[in-house]
Amino acid sequence: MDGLTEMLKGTLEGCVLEIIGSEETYGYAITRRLNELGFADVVEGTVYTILLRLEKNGLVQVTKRPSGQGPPRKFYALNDAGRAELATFWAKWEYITSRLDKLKEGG
Amino acid sequence: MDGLTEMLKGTLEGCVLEIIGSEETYGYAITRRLNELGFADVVEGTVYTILLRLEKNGLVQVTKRPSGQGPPRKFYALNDAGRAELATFWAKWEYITSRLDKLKEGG
DNA sequence: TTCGGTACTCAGTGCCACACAGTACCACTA
DNA sequence: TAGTGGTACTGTGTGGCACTGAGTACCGAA
Repeated sequence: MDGLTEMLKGTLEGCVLEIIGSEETYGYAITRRLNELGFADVVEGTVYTILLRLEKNGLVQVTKRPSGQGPPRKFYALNDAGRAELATFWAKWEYITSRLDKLKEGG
Repeated sequence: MDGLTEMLKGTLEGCVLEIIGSEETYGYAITRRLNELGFADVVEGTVYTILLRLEKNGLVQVTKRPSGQGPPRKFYALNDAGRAELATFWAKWEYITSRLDKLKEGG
């Protein structure tokens, strides 16, 4: 699926939050996970900018660990602010989807 | 609901396409319709920039008609390209929502 | 020793919603 | 007849976000 970029604005960050929330993980693995999920065109660069933003905004706790197969990995876990942000994200998502459903059905 | 801006990127244009597709209408009325639907914070300026973009991209047919209660209205109707774009929008929307559902349920 | 996979960084681009100020037409009213 | 408020469109500028692309670096296997 092409041309999703604009529609992913704000959403992709939520996806990353959700992935981190379900398991402490790192950028490269998050990218693979997103690709697996069907966000096939998402590349490392995109995910890393999101991760740096999350870190800057104080939503995650970061731990650096050696990798064994490459440079050290930066593992990300949600802190309280991150969990709150994730909840807000899903609330917004539900809000928007409900409006869109209504619109689609001629409401 | 606050802070929806980023998540509306790309989506709001689709909403406008859908509204125009269901009935030939004009900017001011589209804004009211969006407000009614729950997009409470969407203002005229936002809708007009979308309409100008749709026009520029050749997705709509525009007809100017006197109003009786203010300046003349610019009525918008979808042309073939617009209908195709609308179909594409809903396809993308469905694609993204299905991925998000999958993610949410731990898929 | 070169290649490919793993792993992160950073500067820059383009698009979109949105803010904000302006123009203009009309009806009502004091 | 000046003022107010609702209707209706235009245009410039801003900020945020996904994305690009080039760079750095580590490792194992061919």
